Amino acid sequence: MSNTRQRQRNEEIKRKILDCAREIIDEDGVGSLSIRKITNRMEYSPGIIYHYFKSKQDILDCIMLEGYERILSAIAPITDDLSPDEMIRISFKNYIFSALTWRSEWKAFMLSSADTILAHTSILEEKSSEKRRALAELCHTIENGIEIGTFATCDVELTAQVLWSAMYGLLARLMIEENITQMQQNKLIDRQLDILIKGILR
Amino acid sequence: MSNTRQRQRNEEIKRKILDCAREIIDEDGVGSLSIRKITNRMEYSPGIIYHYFKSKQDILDCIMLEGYERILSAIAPITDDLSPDEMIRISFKNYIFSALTWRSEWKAFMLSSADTILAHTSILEEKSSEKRRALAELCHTIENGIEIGTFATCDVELTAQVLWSAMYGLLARLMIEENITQMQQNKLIDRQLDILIKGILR
DNA sequence: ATATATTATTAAACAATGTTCAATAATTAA
DNA sequence: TTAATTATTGAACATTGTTTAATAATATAT
Repeated sequence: MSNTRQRQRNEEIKRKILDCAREIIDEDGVGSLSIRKITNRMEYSPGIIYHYFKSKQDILDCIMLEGYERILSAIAPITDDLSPDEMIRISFKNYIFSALTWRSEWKAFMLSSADTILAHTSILEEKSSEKRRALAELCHTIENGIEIGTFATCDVELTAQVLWSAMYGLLARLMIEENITQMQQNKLIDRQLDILIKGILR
Repeated sequence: MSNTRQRQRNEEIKRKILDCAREIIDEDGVGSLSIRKITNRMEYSPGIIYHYFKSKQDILDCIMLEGYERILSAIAPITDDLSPDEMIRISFKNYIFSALTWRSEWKAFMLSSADTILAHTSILEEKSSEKRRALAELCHTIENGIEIGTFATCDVELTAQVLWSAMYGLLARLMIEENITQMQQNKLIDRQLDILIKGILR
């Protein structure tokens, strides 16, 4: 497999498989994704999948990771001249709204097997580079807030992880409850951020 | 089906099915639960399941609900002469430690289909009576805290839901990360409770 | 106590699933 | 052009959830 054109075509088909799989998940949910549905849509035969992916789970893993990276990359606020508390508020809002936009990816992500979730969502063993970046930025913001006297001194890493877990809980809820009004959503998000930020003030 | 002995035997077999299913989940994980594994263990034939349950999902639903009710029923603190903030702290700790004790049920609960999670875990549409009770008690505690001036005035229902979501996020994380030390666990729990409680103080 | 109606259980079959493998077509390297 | 890789297929396998018609067991009524 040294040819470059061959390699490129290989990547194209991998992409095609992932895209078809994502389409199916979008339309009928994660639970109804099957190898044959993917290959029918591509007009290939079922066995071909295993030339490009190790297993169905492997496909799900890729979709999840891609989706998660996309969500995390949307965290950074547009303006950067913000106070630490505003920074945290806006970053998490970006995170949540971005995640809600890619709801189907996120659901696949949540509802897959425990091992996969562990590999990707774990806050300690960060496989996702975007997540490492996002968490590092959160730590940095907290440190800033401590320095200028807005936040109380604390174990920064621990605090960042706590904030992350708490927002994860809210997000999981918003994700699952599909028919919740925009207003209710905003009330929950704002109240949760109010409490968390007040909780780390000096 | 008017005979009482018949009815009782019916219940026994339903129990047996649920218990076998739970054993299998305990041993090999939710993903490897199958109708045939259940019936082999009971020395019955596969079809029999459908005399007692509507579907495999129906069995999972029952297991989840039972497990969840058990967890929630462990929330109430033993002593009741506590300040509101201590009350909240201890209740949530009970919740978390109880959930960690029944880890397998909780995982089944978390990793099942979205619809089932919605039905059971949703904070708005509470199917679980234990959950309604638990949430009502949390609201009551918050109201108490407001009355005696410990907590700031707020939308009590909204605040209760926010606290619940935040702790859910932490729990999900502790659930998934199996090899985390007891000390790390406690640090996370305590810090999260510190932040949340400080966040609702007056 | 016997006959009838209800309920419990089975065995076999179905369609769908993930996965494997030997055979074949297509493409690249020599 | 030949030899070697790589891509693709088609058929098969073992499992899965579920259904159904037939049969065994039990309860009800006469």
